[in-house]
Amino acid sequence: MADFGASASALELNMKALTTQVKVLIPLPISSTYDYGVPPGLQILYGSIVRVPLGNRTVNGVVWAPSSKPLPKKSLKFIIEKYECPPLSNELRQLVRWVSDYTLSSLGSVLQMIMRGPISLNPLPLKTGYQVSNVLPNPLTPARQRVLKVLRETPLLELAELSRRAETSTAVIKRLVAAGAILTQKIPEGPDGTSAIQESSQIFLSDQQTVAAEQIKATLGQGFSATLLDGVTGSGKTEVYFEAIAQTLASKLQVLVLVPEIALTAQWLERFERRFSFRPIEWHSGVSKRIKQRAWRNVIDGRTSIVVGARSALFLPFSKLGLIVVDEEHDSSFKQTDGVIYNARDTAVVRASIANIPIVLSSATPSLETTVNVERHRYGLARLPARHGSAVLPVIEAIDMRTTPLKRGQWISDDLVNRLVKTFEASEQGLLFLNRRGYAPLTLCRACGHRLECPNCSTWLVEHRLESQLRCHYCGYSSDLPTNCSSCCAEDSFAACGPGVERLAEEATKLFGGAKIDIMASDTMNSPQAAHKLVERMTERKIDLLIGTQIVAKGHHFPYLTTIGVIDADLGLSGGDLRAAERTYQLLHQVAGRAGRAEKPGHVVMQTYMPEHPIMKALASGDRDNFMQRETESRRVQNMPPFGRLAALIVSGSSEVRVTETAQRFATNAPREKNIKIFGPAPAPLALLRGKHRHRLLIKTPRDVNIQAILRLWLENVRVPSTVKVRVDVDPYSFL
DNA sequence: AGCACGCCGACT
DNA sequence: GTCGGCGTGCTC
Repeated sequence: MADFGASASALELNMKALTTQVKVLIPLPISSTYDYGVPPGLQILYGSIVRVPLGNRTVNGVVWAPSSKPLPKKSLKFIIEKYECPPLSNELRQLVRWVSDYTLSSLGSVLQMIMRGPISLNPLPLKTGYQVSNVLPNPLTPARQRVLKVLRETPLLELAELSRRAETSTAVIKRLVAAGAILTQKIPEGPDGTSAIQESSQIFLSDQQTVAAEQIKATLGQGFSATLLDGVTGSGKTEVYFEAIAQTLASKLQVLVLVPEIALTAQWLERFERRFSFRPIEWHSGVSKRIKQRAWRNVIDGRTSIVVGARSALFLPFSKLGLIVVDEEHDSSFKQTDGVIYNARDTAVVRASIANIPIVLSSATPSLETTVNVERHRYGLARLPARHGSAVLPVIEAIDMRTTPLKRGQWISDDLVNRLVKTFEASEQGLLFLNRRGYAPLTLCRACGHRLECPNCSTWLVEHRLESQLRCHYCGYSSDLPTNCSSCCAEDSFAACGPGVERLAEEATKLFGGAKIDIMASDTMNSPQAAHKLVERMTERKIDLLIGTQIVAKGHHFPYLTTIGVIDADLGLSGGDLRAAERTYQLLHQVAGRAGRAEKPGHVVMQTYMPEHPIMKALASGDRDNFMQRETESRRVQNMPPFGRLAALIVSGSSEVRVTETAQRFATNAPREKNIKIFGPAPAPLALLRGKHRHRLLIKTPRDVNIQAILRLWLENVRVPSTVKVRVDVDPYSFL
């Protein structure tokens, strides 16, 4: 069962304080707690969730600490009620404190990540379960027979599950109830399917998978440890950590699996269900309110044994967490960029450490930070060097676009065209990778050179020809295509510059007339179902050529895909991003990993203007470790993370003058120690975003310096007008 | 995050 | 005169 309280000794020590007056933390952007009186007779524990008056309204809060100094009587208000809900665990409250300290956000806004949104503070309502009676329905139709058969095997099923298993509509079931052949009964929420797991004898692991699985299983129940599961694409990392999950579930502990994309959860769930015969709880922005409410409560009550979700799942109130898995740990979408700015992968390691449990980080292209942690022996390492079964790694070839220039309006080189033609002739599939949505990234007026820009952001509007719209990819602004230039009034003078996936599809259609071509981008398939359908059509070979953005790189398995063309391998390398090289390598490696996953060998063609770049060489030779070592060295000599510390101050507001003034004030009041470097202020990479002007300052310190302490002092000493917002991004990803 | 309070411009 | 815009500050 769930852990319903703090440790006994802590409880006794503060029993007195907890019966009279307590500090309550409220999930609002407030750093301090407020004191409230405890009504006589109310049993309060640390972490108890209570309703308290605040101003002229009531809000929920969490009992945080005993009260230290009594307030004057008249300002003290009393707790209104305590919810019938287990208290937030010690571990979770420690995590809130840690995240708040590390990210310099208020305690209350971190608590918000646990408490906001659809949660269930009162016990879940009873559900209706269905059961057979001794009355037989007349007529006994096949559908009715199926329902009764299912119910005899598994009594007390819920309506949805019963209709799913009996493959009939709910109307059939309701009529059976009306006829008295089925009885209904109110039943409490039960545990998920974990107890029914039968150890299947059909789990075939390769020798190296078995070794890796045993290594990870050995860390279970041994307190905190972090292990990198490093295996090439297709080596079967999931099956390996499934073994650790199986053992954790068997010891009645909860498991959290973090995945970077919600599009990946569906595929992950299928694999899980095949292995364990039940579905874990899903937690991400696409899950409905109702389901989230139930999920949250089932997690805190300890009825849910496993959750798979996006980064926000990290803040679910697990009561007996036994293992965390971070899949694709290198993925940059674990970095939260708005609200409380945190990295879910790093924070997951902290949660594991606080909970004193193991964590597994899985990737084919581990992040530099994780690699360094392995070198420092802070993380363990389990490796899967070979692909599973007979599949071999694809051949990767860089073609020098300087020696084979493209014609105007052409983006696919002749080499690549020839290779694709051969692929289609062999009834195999091709993939063109271009990390740019829409038709063209820039539209300009031929007459006056005017560029179509977003009115709210300093970005170009992207033409989406399929919807005949111009769109901003940062704020969601969209408009129809204008016919006249707003600057010089010339008519029909707009020219599309550069390719997006739509334009590439246009070119491919001209080149490969008979081929079936489809586009896969985040905007062409916005639901997990749409993604699923596209993957299915690909698997059934109803598509010859898939043209996609980075979304194709993630996790999908296409058995007949043998040729991949990377249209612009250099695309991710421009711009001042600390991790640009690392990230480009990871992305291209993942894209390449889509080819030749079954028995057919794959071939990857990278179109590049810098074939001598270490990334291209590393990809072509398959020498990841050497490349990562070079990257590590370059970070070390520059004292960049993880060898130094970095934080960004983002000053934003609608008034440009006030923003620049404030940013300047931060520069004048910057800490002046010799080992601390300040860069900026400078306009942020998107100087105007959603109508807000943004300036950035960057602070860099050695690794042994407490950067948070310095930031706190700095922030205290600069007056910020209320119209200007200052946000701190510790460990920022972009460097400009 | 809300909500009130207070200070300015615009209108029945 | 008062209605309402938003900038400012507080909530135990």
